[in-house]
Amino acid sequence: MQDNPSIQFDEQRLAKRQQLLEEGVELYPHEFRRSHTIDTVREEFSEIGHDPSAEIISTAGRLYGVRDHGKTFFADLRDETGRIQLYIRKDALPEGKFQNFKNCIERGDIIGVKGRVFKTKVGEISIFVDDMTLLTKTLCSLPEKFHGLTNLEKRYRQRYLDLIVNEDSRETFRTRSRIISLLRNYLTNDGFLEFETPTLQPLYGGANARPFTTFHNFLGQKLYLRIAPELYLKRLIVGGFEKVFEVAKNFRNEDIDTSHNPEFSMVEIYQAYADYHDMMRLTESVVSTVISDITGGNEVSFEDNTISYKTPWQVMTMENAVRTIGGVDVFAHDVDALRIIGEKLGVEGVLDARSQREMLVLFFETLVEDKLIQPTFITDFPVENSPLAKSHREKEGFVERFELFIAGMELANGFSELNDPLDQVQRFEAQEEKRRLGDEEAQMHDYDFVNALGYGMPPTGGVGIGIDRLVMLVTGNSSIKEVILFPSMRREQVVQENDKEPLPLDDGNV
RNA sequence: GGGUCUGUAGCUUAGUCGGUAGAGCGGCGGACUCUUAAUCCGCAGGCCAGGGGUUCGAGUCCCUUCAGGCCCGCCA
Repeated sequence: MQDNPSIQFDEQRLAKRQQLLEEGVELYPHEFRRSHTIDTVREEFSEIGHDPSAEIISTAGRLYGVRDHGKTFFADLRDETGRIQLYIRKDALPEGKFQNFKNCIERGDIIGVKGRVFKTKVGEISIFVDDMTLLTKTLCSLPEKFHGLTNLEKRYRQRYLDLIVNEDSRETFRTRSRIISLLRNYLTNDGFLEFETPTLQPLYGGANARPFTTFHNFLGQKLYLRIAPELYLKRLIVGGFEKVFEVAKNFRNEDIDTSHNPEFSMVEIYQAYADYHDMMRLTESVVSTVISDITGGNEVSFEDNTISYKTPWQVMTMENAVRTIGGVDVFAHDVDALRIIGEKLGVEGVLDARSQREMLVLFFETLVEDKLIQPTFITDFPVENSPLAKSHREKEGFVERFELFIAGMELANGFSELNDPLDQVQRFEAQEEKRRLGDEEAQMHDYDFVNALGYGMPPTGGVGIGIDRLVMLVTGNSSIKEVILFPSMRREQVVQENDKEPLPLDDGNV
């Protein structure tokens, strides 16, 4: 066991484990009944004085600080609900238990205690321990008590350890869990039904992205991990469900950085008889409700900015945003002139762009996106970039689409859903053409989906909201790795003790 | 993919011009019955991320591999 360099067990802890075993102590008992969690001890005994309570309580948790005073100890015990101090006296414990504790129980171990509650001289609510039980012997030693664990790589790879020692991190993930519950509650209270659609898909679609591929042995067929649930959720609208959503994990085979993880979470929402204006209102309402429920207000600081989520949020067409924020009136110039302007302003890709509408998107991405700090809906996108969105009812060459930007990040993307099957066929064909020209992110032609539209999908509005980014905004974390429990990391190579050569990495069977 | 910075004990880290790797916490031993980063005395713990080179001598300089952070590009 100790020859394996991947195992981080501490020799001294192993020795204590052995000593406990020899003394007949059960290292990993099966259960412990608590009369109180730590927060309920604090609530119930908030008025207790220096004399210990008559009531004997039992509670359990992990030991943190242990302060040795010879014949007494003070120790910090923590469970999910909080921290409380233990007061442990040699003369109060059953015969032998104190020595046992002193020799073999340490920081990081999980114990159960029985005792009476009192307040110490300096006024801290504590448990006067009458008996204690080892519940789990810990073999790995904890990071130090003061600086804790700060190494980012270790925090991400060993998240359990991060959660044990960093309260901030626990709080972030508690908030993440609450946000997802709030999203669900909001939508289900509003009459939406939650569904699960395939993660393994024979065709991928619903977004422009490179997929992960896998293989199903029985079907003898290549499958893709979904890049979006969109096309399946719209099939549900065709089938007659009118308000649907899915909290979906999506997979995109792309680079990793502070705002992208290869697997990420979105909530996608579709509503029959609604359009993109309705979905903007829904998005605004859902997100601002989450903000106020979590923070109790409507302002949250993020990086160097204070973001105000006070509704209504600003709405601008992309054309207008490029004109007023980027300073370029795209439709006042021809493509040649736009190339010159774009070059001068450092807009990437202008030499390849062939239309004003393509230029618009390029100018928007370079000149506007990262300036959209306060919540802003950008509307009316060129048709070429939006193969699943319905043509604009007034503007030729545009679709009824919006994206929500906050702190320069795209948080949501929605549109009036394209439901004209022939138009959809043409859009897919245009995507196919892009694929033939080498665009790996262009969408696949999904014939079953167009057949579904052939049976008739009512006018529908849809939106996807990025959950990870929402959590970043709410918790003030500027890295997506801080809000994903187990972010994607490159595998560490295991070095064999005897030859120091890295072991060959198994590629798996796919 | 490009640039840049980082990797020293379980954790947090110091290490100057290249000259025996130092501390705090944690651990172990000892003292201590109201402490809370408890305190006091003593001890152990390091192939300085891996490999190669320069040098009498490398944690330090050079090359390279691995992993990570940050910035840019692409995607949400």
